[in-house]
Amino acid sequence: MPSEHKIGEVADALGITVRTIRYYEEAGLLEPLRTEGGTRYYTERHMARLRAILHLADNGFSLEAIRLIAAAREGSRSGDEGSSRVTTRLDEVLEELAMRIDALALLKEEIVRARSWVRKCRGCANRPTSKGCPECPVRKHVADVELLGLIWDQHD
Amino acid sequence: MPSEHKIGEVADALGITVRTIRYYEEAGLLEPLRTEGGTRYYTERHMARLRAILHLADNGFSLEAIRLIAAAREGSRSGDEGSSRVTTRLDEVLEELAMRIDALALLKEEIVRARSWVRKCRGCANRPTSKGCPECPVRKHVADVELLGLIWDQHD
DNA sequence: TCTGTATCTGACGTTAACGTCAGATTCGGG
DNA sequence: CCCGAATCTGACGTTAACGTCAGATACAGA
Repeated sequence: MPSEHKIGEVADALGITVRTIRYYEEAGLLEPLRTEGGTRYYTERHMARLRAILHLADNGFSLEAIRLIAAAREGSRSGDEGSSRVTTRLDEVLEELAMRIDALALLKEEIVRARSWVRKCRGCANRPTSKGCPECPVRKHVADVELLGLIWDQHD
Repeated sequence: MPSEHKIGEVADALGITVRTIRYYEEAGLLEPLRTEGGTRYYTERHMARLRAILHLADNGFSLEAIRLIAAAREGSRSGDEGSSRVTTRLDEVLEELAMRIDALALLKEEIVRARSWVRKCRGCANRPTSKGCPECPVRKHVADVELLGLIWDQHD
Protein backbone atom coordinates (compact mmCIF):
# COMPACT_ATOMS: atom_id res chain seq x y z
CA MET A 1 0.00 0.00 0.00
CA PRO A 2 1.91 3.02 -1.23
CA SER A 3 1.17 5.84 1.21
CA GLU A 4 -2.29 5.46 2.65
CA HIS A 5 -3.59 8.16 4.92
CA LYS A 6 -6.15 8.38 7.68
CA ILE A 7 -8.93 10.89 7.37
CA GLY A 8 -7.35 13.39 9.74
CA GLU A 9 -4.12 13.56 7.77
CA VAL A 10 -6.03 13.99 4.54
CA ALA A 11 -8.10 16.79 6.02
CA ASP A 12 -4.99 18.60 7.27
CA ALA A 13 -3.20 18.14 3.97
CA LEU A 14 -6.08 19.56 1.97
CA GLY A 15 -7.09 22.24 4.44
CA ILE A 16 -10.60 20.93 4.99
CA THR A 17 -12.40 19.23 7.85
CA VAL A 18 -12.94 15.58 8.58
CA ARG A 19 -16.67 16.14 8.41
CA THR A 20 -16.41 17.47 4.87
CA ILE A 21 -14.64 14.34 3.68
CA ARG A 22 -17.20 12.08 5.35
CA TYR A 23 -19.96 14.15 3.81
CA TYR A 24 -18.51 13.74 0.34
CA GLU A 25 -18.61 10.03 0.96
CA GLU A 26 -22.27 10.22 2.01
CA ALA A 27 -22.88 12.10 -1.22
CA GLY A 28 -21.44 9.20 -3.19
CA LEU A 29 -18.33 11.02 -4.34
CA LEU A 30 -15.67 8.98 -2.57
CA GLU A 31 -15.26 5.40 -1.38
CA PRO A 32 -12.15 5.00 0.77
CA LEU A 33 -10.61 1.73 1.90
CA ARG A 34 -11.53 0.43 5.33
CA THR A 35 -9.65 -1.52 7.98
CA GLU A 36 -11.27 -4.44 9.73
CA GLY A 37 -12.32 -2.06 12.48
CA GLY A 38 -13.87 0.41 10.09
CA THR A 39 -11.21 3.10 10.00
CA ARG A 40 -11.04 4.87 6.63
CA TYR A 41 -7.84 4.93 4.61
CA TYR A 42 -7.16 7.08 1.57
CA THR A 43 -4.70 6.32 -1.21
CA GLU A 44 -3.10 8.84 -3.55
CA ARG A 45 -5.86 8.08 -6.03
CA HIS A 46 -8.46 9.01 -3.46
CA MET A 47 -6.66 12.24 -2.70
CA ALA A 48 -6.36 13.13 -6.38
CA ARG A 49 -10.10 12.60 -6.63
CA LEU A 50 -10.68 14.75 -3.58
CA ARG A 51 -8.56 17.57 -4.98
CA ALA A 52 -10.57 17.49 -8.19
CA ILE A 53 -13.83 17.56 -6.22
CA LEU A 54 -12.63 20.51 -4.15
CA HIS A 55 -11.50 22.38 -7.24
CA LEU A 56 -14.95 22.08 -8.76
CA ALA A 57 -16.76 22.81 -5.50
CA ASP A 58 -14.63 25.91 -4.93
CA ASN A 59 -15.80 27.17 -8.28
CA GLY A 60 -19.45 26.91 -7.45
CA PHE A 61 -20.36 23.44 -8.64
CA SER A 62 -22.83 21.55 -6.48
CA LEU A 63 -21.87 18.13 -5.19
CA GLU A 64 -24.68 16.70 -7.30
CA ALA A 65 -23.24 18.26 -10.44
CA ILE A 66 -19.84 16.88 -9.53
CA ARG A 67 -21.36 13.45 -8.97
CA LEU A 68 -22.87 13.58 -12.43
CA ILE A 69 -19.45 14.25 -13.92
CA ALA A 70 -17.82 11.46 -11.95
CA ALA A 71 -20.56 9.00 -12.88
CA ALA A 72 -20.71 9.95 -16.55
CA ARG A 73 -19.26 6.61 -17.58
CA GLU A 74 -21.96 4.63 -15.75
CA GLY A 75 -24.22 2.39 -17.77
CA SER A 76 -22.04 2.32 -20.85
CA ARG A 77 -21.46 -1.02 -22.56
CA SER A 78 -17.99 -0.35 -23.92
CA GLY A 79 -15.05 1.71 -22.79
CA ASP A 80 -15.46 3.60 -26.00
CA GLU A 81 -19.05 4.52 -25.28
CA GLY A 82 -18.08 5.44 -21.75
CA SER A 83 -15.37 7.81 -22.92
CA SER A 84 -17.79 9.37 -25.35
CA ARG A 85 -20.28 9.96 -22.55
CA VAL A 86 -17.58 11.55 -20.45
CA THR A 87 -16.50 13.93 -23.18
CA THR A 88 -20.13 14.84 -23.81
CA ARG A 89 -20.59 15.64 -20.15
CA LEU A 90 -17.37 17.63 -20.10
CA ASP A 91 -18.58 19.59 -23.12
CA GLU A 92 -21.72 20.53 -21.21
CA VAL A 93 -19.59 21.67 -18.31
CA LEU A 94 -17.39 23.70 -20.64
CA GLU A 95 -20.46 25.32 -22.11
CA GLU A 96 -21.73 26.29 -18.69
CA LEU A 97 -18.33 27.59 -17.66
CA ALA A 98 -18.16 29.73 -20.78
CA MET A 99 -21.55 31.20 -20.03
CA ARG A 100 -20.66 31.94 -16.44
CA ILE A 101 -17.38 33.56 -17.46
CA ASP A 102 -19.16 35.71 -20.03
CA ALA A 103 -21.79 36.75 -17.52
CA LEU A 104 -19.16 37.69 -14.96
CA ALA A 105 -17.20 39.66 -17.56
CA LEU A 106 -20.33 41.59 -18.51
CA LEU A 107 -21.12 42.29 -14.89
CA LYS A 108 -17.58 43.50 -14.38
CA GLU A 109 -17.89 45.99 -17.22
CA GLU A 110 -21.21 47.13 -15.76
CA ILE A 111 -19.54 47.84 -12.47
CA VAL A 112 -16.69 49.68 -14.13
CA ARG A 113 -19.23 51.92 -15.85
CA ALA A 114 -21.15 52.50 -12.64
CA ARG A 115 -17.95 53.34 -10.82
CA SER A 116 -17.01 55.96 -13.38
CA TRP A 117 -20.39 57.65 -13.01
CA VAL A 118 -20.12 57.69 -9.25
CA ARG A 119 -16.77 59.44 -9.55
CA LYS A 120 -17.95 61.81 -12.23
CA CYS A 121 -20.88 62.94 -10.10
CA ARG A 122 -19.50 62.59 -6.62
CA GLY A 123 -20.39 66.07 -5.41
CA CYS A 124 -24.10 65.45 -5.50
CA ALA A 125 -24.00 62.16 -3.67
CA ASN A 126 -25.51 60.77 -6.84
CA ARG A 127 -28.88 62.17 -6.07
CA PRO A 128 -30.40 63.46 -9.29
CA THR A 129 -32.03 66.49 -7.69
CA SER A 130 -29.17 67.53 -5.45
CA LYS A 131 -28.30 71.20 -5.52
CA GLY A 132 -24.63 70.65 -6.18
CA CYS A 133 -25.42 68.86 -9.39
CA PRO A 134 -28.62 70.19 -10.91
CA GLU A 135 -28.31 68.42 -14.21
CA CYS A 136 -27.12 65.19 -12.68
CA PRO A 137 -25.99 62.82 -15.43
CA VAL A 138 -26.90 59.84 -13.30
CA ARG A 139 -30.54 60.43 -14.07
CA LYS A 140 -29.88 60.15 -17.79
CA HIS A 141 -27.76 57.06 -17.47
CA VAL A 142 -29.42 55.08 -14.74
CA ALA A 143 -31.36 53.28 -17.43
CA ASP A 144 -28.18 52.27 -19.25
CA VAL A 145 -26.12 51.38 -16.24
CA GLU A 146 -28.28 48.99 -14.30
CA LEU A 147 -26.11 48.95 -11.23
CA LEU A 148 -26.67 52.63 -10.60
CA GLY A 149 -30.11 51.62 -9.41
CA LEU A 150 -28.45 50.02 -6.43
CA ILE A 151 -25.83 52.68 -5.71
CA TRP A 152 -28.15 55.55 -6.26
CA ASP A 153 -29.26 57.24 -3.09
CA GLN A 154 -32.57 55.93 -1.79
CA HIS A 155 -34.56 59.12 -1.31
CA ASP A 156 -35.49 61.02 -4.39
CA MET B 1 -46.85 58.99 -9.19
CA PRO B 2 -45.35 57.96 -12.53
CA SER B 3 -46.10 54.27 -12.99
CA GLU B 4 -46.26 52.54 -9.64
CA HIS B 5 -46.75 48.81 -9.59
CA LYS B 6 -48.09 46.26 -7.17
CA ILE B 7 -45.92 43.40 -6.11
CA GLY B 8 -47.57 40.87 -8.42
CA GLU B 9 -46.98 42.97 -11.52
CA VAL B 10 -43.36 43.52 -10.53
CA ALA B 11 -42.85 39.81 -9.99
CA ASP B 12 -44.34 38.97 -13.38
CA ALA B 13 -42.33 41.68 -15.11
CA LEU B 14 -39.05 40.45 -13.65
CA GLY B 15 -39.81 36.75 -13.81
CA ILE B 16 -39.51 36.15 -10.08
CA THR B 17 -41.96 35.34 -7.30
CA VAL B 18 -43.76 37.62 -4.90
CA ARG B 19 -42.08 35.85 -2.02
CA THR B 20 -38.63 36.68 -3.39
CA ILE B 21 -39.44 40.38 -3.48
CA ARG B 22 -40.77 40.31 0.06
CA TYR B 23 -37.71 38.41 1.17
CA TYR B 24 -35.42 41.04 -0.31
CA GLU B 25 -37.30 43.58 1.73
CA GLU B 26 -36.82 41.50 4.89
CA ALA B 27 -33.13 41.42 4.02
CA GLY B 28 -33.05 45.20 3.99
CA LEU B 29 -32.48 45.57 0.28
CA LEU B 30 -35.70 47.28 -0.72
CA GLU B 31 -38.21 49.61 0.89
CA PRO B 32 -41.31 50.04 -1.26
CA LEU B 33 -44.04 52.60 -0.78
CA ARG B 34 -47.14 51.57 1.14
CA THR B 35 -50.78 52.48 0.90
CA GLU B 36 -52.81 53.26 3.98
CA GLY B 37 -53.90 49.63 4.06
CA GLY B 38 -50.37 48.28 3.79
CA THR B 39 -50.25 47.27 0.15
CA ARG B 40 -46.77 47.65 -1.34
CA TYR B 41 -46.15 49.84 -4.38
CA TYR B 42 -43.00 49.94 -6.45
CA THR B 43 -41.78 52.87 -8.55
CA GLU B 44 -39.41 52.68 -11.51
CA ARG B 45 -36.60 53.46 -9.10
CA HIS B 46 -37.52 50.46 -7.01
CA MET B 47 -37.60 48.27 -10.07
CA ALA B 48 -34.22 49.53 -11.26
CA ARG B 49 -32.89 48.63 -7.84
CA LEU B 50 -34.46 45.20 -8.03
CA ARG B 51 -32.95 44.53 -11.44
CA ALA B 52 -29.53 45.42 -10.11
CA ILE B 53 -30.03 43.14 -7.12
CA LEU B 54 -31.12 40.27 -9.34
CA HIS B 55 -28.18 40.78 -11.67
CA LEU B 56 -25.75 40.47 -8.78
CA ALA B 57 -27.62 37.59 -7.16
CA ASP B 58 -27.69 35.70 -10.45
CA ASN B 59 -23.94 35.95 -10.54
CA GLY B 60 -23.43 34.35 -7.18
CA PHE B 61 -23.41 37.31 -4.81
CA SER B 62 -25.09 36.75 -1.47
CA LEU B 63 -27.82 39.12 -0.40
CA GLU B 64 -25.57 40.23 2.44
CA ALA B 65 -22.80 41.15 0.00
CA ILE B 66 -25.31 43.06 -2.09
CA ARG B 67 -26.55 44.85 0.99
CA LEU B 68 -23.00 45.94 1.75
CA ILE B 69 -22.69 47.45 -1.71
CA ALA B 70 -26.01 49.23 -1.44
CA ALA B 71 -25.17 50.59 2.01
CA ALA B 72 -21.63 51.66 1.15
CA ARG B 73 -22.53 55.32 1.45
CA GLU B 74 -23.87 54.93 4.98
CA GLY B 75 -22.19 56.83 7.76
CA SER B 76 -20.40 59.30 5.54
CA ARG B 77 -20.50 62.97 6.45
CA SER B 78 -20.29 64.42 2.96
CA GLY B 79 -21.48 63.33 -0.43
CA ASP B 80 -17.87 63.36 -1.46
CA GLU B 81 -16.86 60.93 1.25
CA GLY B 82 -19.85 58.77 0.43
CA SER B 83 -18.91 58.54 -3.22
CA SER B 84 -15.39 57.64 -2.25
CA ARG B 85 -16.66 54.85 -0.04
CA VAL B 86 -18.82 53.56 -2.86
CA THR B 87 -15.96 53.47 -5.35
CA THR B 88 -13.79 51.73 -2.78
CA ARG B 89 -16.43 49.08 -2.28
CA LEU B 90 -16.88 48.73 -6.02
CA ASP B 91 -13.14 48.26 -6.38
CA GLU B 92 -13.30 45.40 -3.91
CA VAL B 93 -16.11 43.84 -5.91
CA LEU B 94 -14.13 44.27 -9.11
CA GLU B 95 -11.16 42.59 -7.50
CA GLU B 96 -13.27 39.64 -6.43
CA LEU B 97 -14.86 39.39 -9.85
CA ALA B 98 -11.45 39.35 -11.50
CA MET B 99 -10.33 36.55 -9.21
CA ARG B 100 -13.43 34.51 -9.88
CA ILE B 101 -13.13 34.99 -13.62
CA ASP B 102 -9.49 33.93 -13.53
CA ALA B 103 -10.31 30.87 -11.45
CA LEU B 104 -13.08 29.84 -13.84
CA ALA B 105 -10.81 30.35 -16.85
CA LEU B 106 -8.16 28.15 -15.27
CA LEU B 107 -10.70 25.48 -14.45
CA LYS B 108 -11.94 25.62 -18.02
CA GLU B 109 -8.47 25.00 -19.38
CA GLU B 110 -8.11 22.13 -16.92
CA ILE B 111 -11.24 20.55 -18.26
CA VAL B 112 -10.15 21.03 -21.85
CA ARG B 113 -6.92 19.20 -21.04
CA ALA B 114 -8.77 16.41 -19.23
CA ARG B 115 -11.15 16.05 -22.14
CA SER B 116 -8.33 15.65 -24.63
CA TRP B 117 -6.80 12.87 -22.53
CA VAL B 118 -10.08 11.05 -22.27
CA ARG B 119 -10.39 11.11 -26.07
CA LYS B 120 -6.77 10.15 -26.60
CA CYS B 121 -7.13 7.10 -24.42
CA ARG B 122 -10.73 6.17 -24.92
CA GLY B 123 -10.15 2.51 -25.76
CA CYS B 124 -8.98 1.62 -22.29
CA ALA B 125 -11.83 3.30 -20.46
CA ASN B 126 -9.10 5.40 -18.88
CA ARG B 127 -8.04 2.68 -16.58
CA PRO B 128 -4.25 2.72 -16.37
CA THR B 129 -3.89 -1.04 -16.28
CA SER B 130 -6.45 -1.87 -18.91
CA LYS B 131 -5.37 -4.40 -21.52
CA GLY B 132 -6.31 -2.29 -24.48
CA CYS B 133 -3.93 0.41 -23.39
CA PRO B 134 -0.98 -1.08 -21.52
CA GLU B 135 1.07 2.08 -21.32
CA CYS B 136 -1.86 4.28 -20.49
CA PRO B 137 -0.79 7.93 -20.66
CA VAL B 138 -3.39 8.86 -18.11
CA ARG B 139 -1.22 7.42 -15.40
CA LYS B 140 1.62 9.75 -16.31
CA HIS B 141 -0.57 12.80 -16.55
CA VAL B 142 -3.06 12.31 -13.76
CA ALA B 143 -0.74 14.34 -11.57
CA ASP B 144 -0.69 17.25 -14.03
CA VAL B 145 -4.35 17.19 -14.93
CA GLU B 146 -6.11 17.26 -11.61
CA LEU B 147 -9.53 16.58 -13.03
CA LEU B 148 -8.50 13.18 -14.32
CA GLY B 149 -8.64 12.07 -10.71
CA LEU B 150 -12.38 12.44 -10.93
CA ILE B 151 -12.95 11.02 -14.39
CA TRP B 152 -10.58 8.18 -13.92
CA ASP B 153 -12.28 4.89 -13.38
CA GLN B 154 -12.70 4.04 -9.71
CA HIS B 155 -11.20 0.57 -9.50
CA ASP B 156 -7.49 0.26 -10.11
C1' DT C 1 -1.06 -4.60 27.78
C1' DC C 2 -2.36 -0.09 28.72
C1' DT C 3 -3.82 4.29 27.46
C1' DG C 4 -4.30 8.69 25.33
C1' DT C 5 -5.73 10.18 20.93
C1' DA C 6 -8.13 9.53 16.66
C1' DT C 7 -12.08 7.62 14.40
C1' DC C 8 -16.58 5.66 14.16
C1' DT C 9 -21.72 6.10 13.78
C1' DG C 10 -25.90 8.32 14.52
C1' DA C 11 -28.44 12.32 15.19
C1' DC C 12 -29.63 16.90 15.76
C1' DG C 13 -28.28 22.04 14.81
C1' DT C 14 -27.27 25.91 11.41
C1' DT C 15 -27.50 29.26 7.52
C1' DA C 16 -29.20 31.22 3.18
C1' DA C 17 -32.79 31.84 0.13
C1' DC C 18 -36.67 31.10 -0.58
C1' DG C 19 -41.57 27.78 -0.82
C1' DT C 20 -45.95 27.04 1.14
C1' DC C 21 -50.05 27.45 3.72
C1' DA C 22 -53.65 29.69 6.71
C1' DG C 23 -56.46 33.21 8.03
C1' DA C 24 -57.29 38.01 7.84
C1' DT C 25 -57.38 42.31 5.19
C1' DT C 26 -57.37 45.32 1.11
C1' DC C 27 -58.28 46.63 -3.65
C1' DG C 28 -60.84 47.79 -7.59
C1' DG C 29 -64.41 46.93 -11.01
C1' DG C 30 -69.54 46.54 -11.49
C1' DC D 1 -71.84 48.66 -1.52
C1' DC D 2 -70.28 43.87 -2.96
C1' DC D 3 -67.40 40.48 -4.10
C1' DG D 4 -63.74 37.89 -6.26
C1' DA D 5 -58.89 38.44 -6.72
C1' DA D 6 -54.73 40.12 -4.92
C1' DT D 7 -52.11 41.23 -0.88
C1' DC D 8 -50.99 41.13 3.94
C1' DT D 9 -48.64 38.99 8.08
C1' DG D 10 -46.95 35.28 10.62
C1' DA D 11 -45.13 30.87 10.82
C1' DC D 12 -43.47 26.57 9.60
C1' DG D 13 -41.17 23.59 5.73
C1' DT D 14 -37.16 22.68 2.47
C1' DT D 15 -32.46 21.94 0.50
C1' DA D 16 -27.43 21.94 0.41
C1' DA D 17 -23.31 21.66 2.78
C1' DC D 18 -21.62 21.13 6.36
C1' DG D 19 -20.95 21.97 12.19
C1' DT D 20 -21.36 19.90 16.56
C1' DC D 21 -21.97 16.72 20.16
C1' DA D 22 -22.38 12.11 22.53
C1' DG D 23 -21.18 7.63 23.33
C1' DA D 24 -18.80 3.73 21.65
C1' DT D 25 -14.55 1.74 19.20
C1' DA D 26 -10.21 1.46 17.09
C1' DC D 27 -5.27 2.48 16.73
C1' DA D 28 -0.51 3.17 17.95
C1' DG D 29 3.27 4.21 21.00
C1' DA D 30 5.42 3.23 25.67
